[in-house]
Amino acid sequence: MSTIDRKAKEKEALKALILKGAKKLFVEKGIEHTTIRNIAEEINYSVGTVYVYFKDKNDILHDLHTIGFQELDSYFMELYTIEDPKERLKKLGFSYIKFAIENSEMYDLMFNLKAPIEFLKDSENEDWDEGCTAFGLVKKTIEECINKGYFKGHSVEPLAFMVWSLVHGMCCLEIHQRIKNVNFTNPDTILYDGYNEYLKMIEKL
Amino acid sequence: MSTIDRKAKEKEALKALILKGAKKLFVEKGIEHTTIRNIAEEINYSVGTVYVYFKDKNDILHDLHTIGFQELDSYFMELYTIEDPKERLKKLGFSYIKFAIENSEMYDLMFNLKAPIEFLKDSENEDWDEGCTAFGLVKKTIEECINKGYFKGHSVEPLAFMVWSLVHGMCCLEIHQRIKNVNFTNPDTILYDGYNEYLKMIEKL
DNA sequence: AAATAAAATGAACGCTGTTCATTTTTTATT
DNA sequence: AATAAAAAATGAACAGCGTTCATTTTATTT
Repeated sequence: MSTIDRKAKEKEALKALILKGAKKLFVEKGIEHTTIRNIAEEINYSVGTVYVYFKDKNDILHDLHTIGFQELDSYFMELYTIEDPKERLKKLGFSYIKFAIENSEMYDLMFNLKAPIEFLKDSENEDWDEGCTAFGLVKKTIEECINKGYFKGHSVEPLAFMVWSLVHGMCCLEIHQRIKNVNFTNPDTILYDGYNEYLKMIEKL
Repeated sequence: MSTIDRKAKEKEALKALILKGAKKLFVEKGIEHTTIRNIAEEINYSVGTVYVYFKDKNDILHDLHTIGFQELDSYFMELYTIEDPKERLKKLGFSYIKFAIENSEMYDLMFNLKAPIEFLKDSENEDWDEGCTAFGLVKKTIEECINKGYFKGHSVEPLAFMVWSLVHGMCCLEIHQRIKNVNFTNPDTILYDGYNEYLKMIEKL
């Protein structure tokens, strides 16, 4: 059965190659300017081959969105060593924003674009597992905070949702270029300033 | 010169007709599924005519985004009668969210899509006037709050940015269907719950 | 009624995502 | 090693996209 095993591995390898090429082009010239033909050309395969390994463009985008969450996880790695949950929550916001700024195209795909969600609708498992896991981290951290006596009068989920929305909103305004086109006094530091407001807010809750 | 005047008015009327048709289709089937051909057909004109009145699709999208801000303004109307700035800030968040939920396609165009911003880059005036005005309202309200003694230790712009991001983030997660696909205990009320957290937060600042 | 100006048109261009009959390559069998 | 069967890769073709522009139609002026 070694042939079958090897075949399976080769299929996986080519699938990964397509995704790698797709991601390279996405980062280089944006998702909306990347075509299936571009991807095929990038890895020296024909258009048809791409469709042998992926159902459609949403399929590629969904797989890439999953890879994005793995990369986001790597940004979160350093958080796991932080004992104090409140401190961890603060740093979580920082890592989240850092990821969004350094990987804006991937971030948009993960949290804004319709493609990954539309792919879910067509598949068997309609749950957004990646989002659940990531949001679970926020919820767990806030839960620990509440258990430690912080955030009196707040519930876990609504507060977690608010915190998530807060950093997500800042990232969106930035990557969609709504900041630099509004007359901020300090447009270059507004993200940093906003994050500091986030820190102050956490202290006051 | 009455002919020239009439001609000018007719040009404006047809331009408005195109925008009206475009908006109808946008709301009906989404921006990404609306084509120039669709719009032309909707108002019984040819494709070429649309290009006589608009430079390109971004031009249409930019004009429509401006209309969106006018509609947002109508949601804000009731706020102007509220004396207390803190109360006004609370209601501002509510009206903002209400607009986003009831006009999700327009909201996306106004605050997320690249088209209106890209159109600005190609035009003479690169400023995002609509965004400046809307954000100015948030800044003014928060400034009044600070002048009244609220929000001690906070600066106007960073706080305004944080508040904007907070409500914007909630709206984005909702309209991009990132909420109902995450296992919230109460997905139907989470927006409402999140808004309540926003109210609590304002009280604590 | 003829000449001029303005407005509207739709075929055509180079793209896009997607399909599928055909060809090429690989594997299994004799 | 030659042949048959299976698997993988291909790229031409399709319908639809935004956009252009020479041509036709309509409106205005002379």
